[in-house]
Amino acid sequence: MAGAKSAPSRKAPEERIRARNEAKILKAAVELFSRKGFDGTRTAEIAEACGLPKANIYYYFSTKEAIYTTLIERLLQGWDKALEHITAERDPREALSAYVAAKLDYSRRHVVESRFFANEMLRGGGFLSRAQKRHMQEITRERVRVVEGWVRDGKIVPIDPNHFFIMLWATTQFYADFAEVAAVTLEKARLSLTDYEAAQKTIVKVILSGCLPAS
Amino acid sequence: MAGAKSAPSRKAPEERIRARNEAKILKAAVELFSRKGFDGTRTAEIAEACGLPKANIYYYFSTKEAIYTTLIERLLQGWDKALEHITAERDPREALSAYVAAKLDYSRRHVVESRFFANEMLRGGGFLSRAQKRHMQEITRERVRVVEGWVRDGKIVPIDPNHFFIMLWATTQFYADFAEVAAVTLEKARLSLTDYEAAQKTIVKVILSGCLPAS
DNA sequence: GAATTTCTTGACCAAATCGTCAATTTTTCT
DNA sequence: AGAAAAATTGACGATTTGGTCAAGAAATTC
Repeated sequence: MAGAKSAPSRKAPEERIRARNEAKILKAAVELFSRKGFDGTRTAEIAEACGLPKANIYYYFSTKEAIYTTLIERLLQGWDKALEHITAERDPREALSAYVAAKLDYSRRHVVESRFFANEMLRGGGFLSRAQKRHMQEITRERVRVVEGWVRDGKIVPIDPNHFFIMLWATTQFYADFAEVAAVTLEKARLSLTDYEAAQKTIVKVILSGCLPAS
Repeated sequence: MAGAKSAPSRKAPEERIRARNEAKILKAAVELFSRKGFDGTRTAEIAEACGLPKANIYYYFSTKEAIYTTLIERLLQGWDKALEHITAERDPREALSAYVAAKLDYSRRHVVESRFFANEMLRGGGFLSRAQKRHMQEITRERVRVVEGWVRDGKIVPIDPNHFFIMLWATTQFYADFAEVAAVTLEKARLSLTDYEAAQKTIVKVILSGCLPAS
């Protein structure tokens, strides 16, 4: 009973409890923040939602704002994952299809995180640091260059790459941020996987015919 | 001095002060709600913003929620104005261009109202009455039928009209709701009229080539 | 197994928040 | 002008909120 499994279980002994509880807190917090925003969320609610006494939360995070900014920091990393599909080598048709698919998939499976960011953006991104804003800017600029390259090579129709990206971003993001509106539009109680697939098909079709040169 | 102008100036004497103050309050409130949401907005802030003592606000509105729902009621009327451009008689090319133009124009000139709604939607539309939801649904359904007609007549490519509308809505709405993100993307301090014009051009181009049959 | 560090938690506090009220002023009506 | 109605407002109160603290319980180290 002893010995055999002692090695893996003692992997990070000095930080195990801390890591587990911080994760609990952040998970409960992102859900509440995403629905009710920073001001609308009470620390007591977070406590109740993660099953820890409120005072314990303040042992791990000094303020409510600290929880919020920690979330921004962590989620910013996954924010631009889908953009990785947009590369210069790839054919626009493939790259754009893959991007839309990945973004919609993320929207479907990470509704909470998507909404958390939408909430922050609606408020003007006041909690974002200058460095974080610059980071977002650079990521975008990089991919804008890819699209510019496609235009130069005649692979897609001449188009403003910035507004083109906004179109893609806005459309795919919508399904996470405003799922209820989408559901009302589609006259359903909630969105199903089928709806996401139909969305993907429609978006890809319009976007591709919209930017590929006439064959 | 008397007589000549007495008729028009006494048009609604019993409601003049009330109307003026209610308007003041609602104007200040929509601005605050749009930025900070329902919970994030304090009634004292509204009071300060409209230059009325807080107690006076409670003379006109019984609760904070009453202010909020009054705003929803009033703004819902202008919500779907742009959709009027989508009619069966009109050519899709014209109708869609006009819609995008009108929607972007509204986004630019009514940032506050757009954001107010976005905020409400992000929260799942909990303050919307069932009747209001149904209203939105019916408005949409009407226009979806128009698009279905276009498809049937071969005027546009076969496409899911619901997701097509979501694409249009999401894209144009984005410029109001997430103006800061758009500004960061475009590497500007704030959006100018020129940016909106470029957006319109790009969106119309992609959407039209995306749904019109190959000529 | 004792010492030390980390973690837990109920009780508490000052500030803020929504909403009330009663006294007063202004406007309207006759 | 005088009465009645509508509007204004400072002061106040109950409750909620973010955050603190100190004392004790677990876990870790030596």
